[in-house]
Amino acid sequence: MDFKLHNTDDRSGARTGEITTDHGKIKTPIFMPVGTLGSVKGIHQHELKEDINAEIILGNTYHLYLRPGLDVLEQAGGLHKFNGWDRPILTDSGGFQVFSLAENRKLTEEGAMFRSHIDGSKHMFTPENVMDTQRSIGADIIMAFDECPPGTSSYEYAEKSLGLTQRWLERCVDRFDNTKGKYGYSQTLFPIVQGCVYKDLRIKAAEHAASLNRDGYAIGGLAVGEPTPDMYEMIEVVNQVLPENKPRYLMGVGTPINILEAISRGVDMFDCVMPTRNGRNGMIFTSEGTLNMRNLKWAKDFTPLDTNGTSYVDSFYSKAYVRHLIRSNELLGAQICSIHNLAFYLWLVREAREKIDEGTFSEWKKIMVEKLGRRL
RNA sequence: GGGGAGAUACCAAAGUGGCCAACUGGGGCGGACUGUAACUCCGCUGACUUCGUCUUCGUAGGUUCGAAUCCUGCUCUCCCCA
Repeated sequence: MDFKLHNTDDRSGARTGEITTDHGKIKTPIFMPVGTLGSVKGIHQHELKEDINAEIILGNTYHLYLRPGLDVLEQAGGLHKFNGWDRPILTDSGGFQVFSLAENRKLTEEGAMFRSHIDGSKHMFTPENVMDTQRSIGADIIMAFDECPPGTSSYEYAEKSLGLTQRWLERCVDRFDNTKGKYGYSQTLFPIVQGCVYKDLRIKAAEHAASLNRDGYAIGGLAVGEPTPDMYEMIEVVNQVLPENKPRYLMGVGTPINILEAISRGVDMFDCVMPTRNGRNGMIFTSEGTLNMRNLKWAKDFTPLDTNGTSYVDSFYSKAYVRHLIRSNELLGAQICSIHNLAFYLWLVREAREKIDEGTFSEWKKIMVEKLGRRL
């Protein structure tokens, strides 16, 4: 994997760049749709390419390991072949499941023992076997196995947790560097910087990660219950330490506003379930603010879903029709809103790139943040 | 014509003397959702001058300290037999 930094904004930390992988290039800043189980929920691969313009999507190690399982993925020739997505893929390691499925796992120095949420069977995830699993899945960018502690963790716990994450990271690097990709193209490993909302822990974590000299770095453990200003501060702190010439990936974030704020603090990559999950639940994001498509006020609004939207669903379907679909629990409603939201997120980062290159990012961001916060 | 069952809030459906302004679904309205156990979850849903008051359980009376619940008349609905 290669990263070229293009332009940096004078008045903020925002920058544009380009990542090159064996499955193609990615312009940064970028938003990556989440496809946990090898599918971006409700979205065809051709829609991801043609309507949404996704350049890279995510998969999840924990979920893909449980279903369909590594034997299937290996026989398929890796996830790209299995799901027909020939552009880059990034897999999360299962570290987030350490957080989200906390009730179903036990942490030890060795790793995390998960009780499957599907059938209750036990599965030990270690830094080593998570690397192996991600080799089998075959993502272009794979993530270190970490503990994602809650945003409300005490300093004491955060420090202890970070220690574990750092030891795991070294084991991940070790294993990764001593194994090879299974399908003939190269993979790269991103460390994840933890440390909750504690500045000194974040700095320590970022320095440690940077010392491992990888192709890119992730900031994890944010948007998990801590106040938003704390999140922004941690991003700043970490990005002051991480090398400038490597991409920075803010994991799991976020709202359109979060993304602009993070871009202005030097983040290059994002992923979040929000556009798809909220879309399925009838909420859409637009450049003028958010809309709850269930609301009565759209019942007889036959204007296009989003006149400023860039995808075909925006001009083809009316608000009234989408409201009807969502309220009637029609699958098409969830699909339309998901396509719209993803297309909007990709538009947002595309626009941000343009503004950064033009040198007008800061002014544009200010106006956008105000508009994005509105509720229509 | 004979026999039987039943009428509860927008719908369905509990409740069969006080803990009932009335369980539970659905529907309606609103909200939440941030490396996806999520087409999910959470509120509200008789009225009002809302830590209280008023009017409700087909309808008109009655019994009782007290009735959606018991009794009588009426109206309507459904089922079975002819």
